[in-house]
Parts: sequence; structure tokens; C-alpha cells
Amino acid sequence: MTEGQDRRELILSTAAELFAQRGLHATTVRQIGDAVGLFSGSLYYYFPSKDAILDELLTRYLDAIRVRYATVLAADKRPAETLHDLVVTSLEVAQEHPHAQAIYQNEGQFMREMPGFEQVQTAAADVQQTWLRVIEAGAADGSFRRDIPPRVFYRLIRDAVWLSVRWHRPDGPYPTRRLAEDITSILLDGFAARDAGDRPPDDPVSREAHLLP
Amino acid sequence: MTEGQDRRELILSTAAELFAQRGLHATTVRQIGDAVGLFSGSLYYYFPSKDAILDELLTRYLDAIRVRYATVLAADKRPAETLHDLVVTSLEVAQEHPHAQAIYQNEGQFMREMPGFEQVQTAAADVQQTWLRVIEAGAADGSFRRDIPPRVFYRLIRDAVWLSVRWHRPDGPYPTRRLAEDITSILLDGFAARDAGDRPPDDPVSREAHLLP
DNA sequence: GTCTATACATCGATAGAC
DNA sequence: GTCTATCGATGTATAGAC
Repeated sequence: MTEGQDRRELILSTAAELFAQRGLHATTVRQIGDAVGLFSGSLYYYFPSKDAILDELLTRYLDAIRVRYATVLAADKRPAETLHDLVVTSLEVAQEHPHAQAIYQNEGQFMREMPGFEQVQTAAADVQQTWLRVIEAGAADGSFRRDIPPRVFYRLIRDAVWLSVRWHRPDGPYPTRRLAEDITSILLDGFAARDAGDRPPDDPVSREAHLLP
Repeated sequence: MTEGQDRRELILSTAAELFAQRGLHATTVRQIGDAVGLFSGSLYYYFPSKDAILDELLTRYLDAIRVRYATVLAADKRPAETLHDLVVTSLEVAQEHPHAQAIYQNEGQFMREMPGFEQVQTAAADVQQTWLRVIEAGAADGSFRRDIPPRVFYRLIRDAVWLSVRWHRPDGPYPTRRLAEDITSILLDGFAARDAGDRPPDDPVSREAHLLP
């Protein structure tokens, strides 16, 4: 790891923070330079353009998420457990790439039209397919409701997980693991109160089934 | 309603569409002018600045939502029903102001720092308080779970509702009313399948309780 | 009311000294 | 590798003719 690589990483992470905080178009290369302690022109020694910084940022994040999703799927658990693991994994990756997640969330529409970001688009389609297949498997084996379109449930759980980066502080009193359990618990079992023992013990998705030991 | 007012409305709605589609900073006043069939300079006969267009757009939307929320609260129903009505109302207002909702979602971070948008900020705080009070009332009277922080549930349901404008097409085969019922049903009762009759009939939030007749 | 023309700032990016 | 200096494009907004 040479010193030049460190600078490159610093530019990358600083730009990510600014893009996420103030928006992609509202962030100028001069602001990035100021934040890393370089003049804007010097950035072009490391990156050919502002868009190249964005592209590398998102590609890294989406690659990371695909690798982690593949591990979850390889465990070959039942749909409800797989869904729970996808939530946990997504929150973990978001914690490792906090800004990239927000950038993709906020600037997604822009990148769908932008040429040169096809790689980002196909990676995003992969992610969607992963979620959808698990949800459809659960509908097929009877562990999930069939009266809700899989795409609708996919949107709800994906938005809940992905948007949590906007308000959740991983280092606060409400840890990421607890958030993952609460999201899974609400979306699978519901928020309405119910008496203990009102569900059959052999229920495939009892409230504790998807809590880690 | 003079002809000038019509033009003003056209500029407002056109700008809203562009802001929502391509992003606030990615939209130029020239593009707005082109879209309404005016030269960019002529826009300044109707509005003092680009930001003034944005401000009026969001203020109208947030005012509309506050009026409608007040009506829902005035009905003074039980928490679960009120929550359901807030979901329906939010989706209806989003349908009437489809672009403003998206703009606020996407550009919210920017406006929290921007001076001159204090009115937008206080209106947004009002909206949040409305949801939170209903959720807390439900936790207090025992109809909602107490093991989930109200703020967490608030974020989940708000994000689910507000982000649906990104993917839901009100004029498609999946109508807005159905979406409202499905969101309420999942978030209150859960997505996991369960046998009929596994819940007591006097359950305050049985699956059909918050379905309109 | 709308257009033509343009002021003025700021943007991303480049060239060349050091 | 970083800086100085600056180019050309583009952004918001204005001035004045019509």
C-alpha cells in the first residue's frame, strides 16, 4: 500500500461523504479538493473525472453487496431465515459503505439514464433479483402470504432497510443488530400486539425463529 | 383565474416534474423554459428565482398534507384505524402532488441546511409529530407492540409510504387503495403466513379490521 | 408578457512550472 | 505529486427592445 494509494482512498471516501451529504451535483471538485487538502486540479492525477470517482465508489459497494448476498444464498436456509439474513447482511454492508448506499439511494434515478453507468445498473438488477427470488420461494412453499404481490413486499422491505442509513446511527444506543431484528420482526410478524400463545407452536415463522441465538 | 395564472401553474408543475425526474441541481432554468415553451429569461417574470419555484412547490404540498392529516386526527378513531387512515391519506396526497413528494424525499437533506426553507422544515416536523403521536398512543393503550421503539416503526411506515411514489403507478393495475391496504396489513399484521382462526376474534387489529368495506 | 442579448459566477477539466 | 493559472462550457439572473 503506497502513499499514493492512501491519497486515492482518502479522495474516494471524502468524495463519498460529500456526495451523500450534499448531493452529487451540489458537490464540486473544488469542495472535494478542499476537504482532502488538495487543489482541485490535483485530483485529476488520481481520477480522470468526477464521474469516475462516483463510478468506482458505487461499483465497490455493489460488488461488496453481491458477494455477501451470494454467501447468504449459499447457506440454503428456508425463505424466512434467508430473508432475515439478507436484512442483516444489507445493514452490515451499509455500515461498511455508509455513503455509497445513500448516494445510490438518492442519485439512482440520475444514473439510470446516464451512459457509462451500465455496470451499476446491472448490479442493481442482480440485487433486486436476489430479494425477489427469496420472497417468491416463500410464497411458493406457503410460509409467506400469497395475497400480497411479491414486488410490493420487496419494495417495502428493501426501502425499509436501505433508507435506514438516513436515520440510523450504528454507534448509537440502538445497535445495527437490533434494527435488523426489529425490521424482520415487524415485516414478517407485524406491529400489532397479540397475546402470547395465539399462534401455533409449529408456525414456520414464529417471532423468535429469525432471531439469532 | 387569468391567463397569467395558468402560465404560472404550468411553470410550477413542469418544474416539479423535472426536479423529481432529474434532480433539483441537475435541472436548469433553461430546461424548465424549454419544457413550458418559454425562454429561460421569461421565467423570471413569474418567479424571482429557481429556489422560489422549489419553495412554493413544497410549501403547497406540505400545507395540503397538514390539512388532510388534521381531518384524519379529528375523526378520533383508535390508533390502528388512525394509522390506516394516515397511510390512505398520505398516498392520496402523494397522488395529487406526485412530484413534490419525490422532490422532498430526494432533496430533503439539502433543504435542511439551506436557509430560506425554514417553513418547509417546520412543516416536516409537524408531519413527523402526527405519526409519532398515533404510534405512541397505540403503544400506550396496548394495541401496538411495546418492544419496538416508536421512532423505528415510524421510520418504517413513513419510508414505505413515501417511497412508494418511486415505483407505484396510480393508474396501473394495482390501485392506490389496494397499496394502502397492503402496506397497513403487512406492517400491522405481518407478511408471514398464518392459518385462519389462529387469532382471537376480538383482536383489536384483525386482518380485516382496517380494510374499508 | 415574451424575446434577444448578455452579464457574471462557477463549473469540470487541462497545461505546464516546480 | 502538487501547485498555479486558466480555458471553455454552462449555470443563474438581469437589462432593455418589442
